[in-house]
Amino acid sequence: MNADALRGHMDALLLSVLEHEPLHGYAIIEALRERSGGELDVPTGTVYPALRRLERAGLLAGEWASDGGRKRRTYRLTDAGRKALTGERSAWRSFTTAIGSVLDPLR
Amino acid sequence: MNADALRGHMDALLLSVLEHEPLHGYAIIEALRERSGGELDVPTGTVYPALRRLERAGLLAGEWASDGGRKRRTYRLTDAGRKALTGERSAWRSFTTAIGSVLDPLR
DNA sequence: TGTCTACATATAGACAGCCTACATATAGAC
DNA sequence: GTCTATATGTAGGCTGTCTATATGTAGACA
Repeated sequence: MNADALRGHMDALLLSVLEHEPLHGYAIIEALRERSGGELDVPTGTVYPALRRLERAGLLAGEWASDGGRKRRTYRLTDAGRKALTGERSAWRSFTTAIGSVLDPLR
Repeated sequence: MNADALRGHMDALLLSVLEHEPLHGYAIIEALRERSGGELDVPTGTVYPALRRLERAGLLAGEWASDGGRKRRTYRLTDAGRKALTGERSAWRSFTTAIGSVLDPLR
């Protein structure tokens, strides 16, 4: 998976994976890997800053929790985040349609 | 169309639009707009540098031509470019499958 | 004649976000 | 006591897209 290809789609991925359950960063990375059949292996240096960015933007709400001695920051979708996810999904469809129409004009 | 979303897919678009006929930069922009139903409107400041980059990489071959007093630089796919296009198409499929599996897990 | 639009190419510099590499720490297995 | 998995985070680099600007021809139109 080329790194540049992910640009601008990270937000959609993060929002989507948090749609049905709150998760912490590490678990998000695993969820992305599992859901994509191992295709998406996003480095921590990408995910943690992105989560903070989405939190600052009001799309996610983060909260510290403890599992034994381990500290986790668990994120859940806000209402704005849920709305944004809808937009991201529709943008994804437009995007794939547009690029696809150029790459595979016969279909 | 968000600008960042295009990142890493520009090469595929340019190679693809040149697959069946050589074109010059301006015509490429129009072809992208037409093929995508107006969705893709790529600025000149993106296309011209990208074409040079692909030329330097050996995927395109450019040649100056004249139509009356107008000068055009017409690009055609090289053999390496044709090979790269195949790779870009397959990468595009992996990419959409991976992202799609996260965004629309039900399908 | 002058102006406007479409055609055509190009570059400089800004910007954003993803990456690598590194730092830190706990838990549990062995 | 060492190793691996779990867990978060930052600094700095990279690179490709964008905006803005520059330059010039051709043709329409007044």
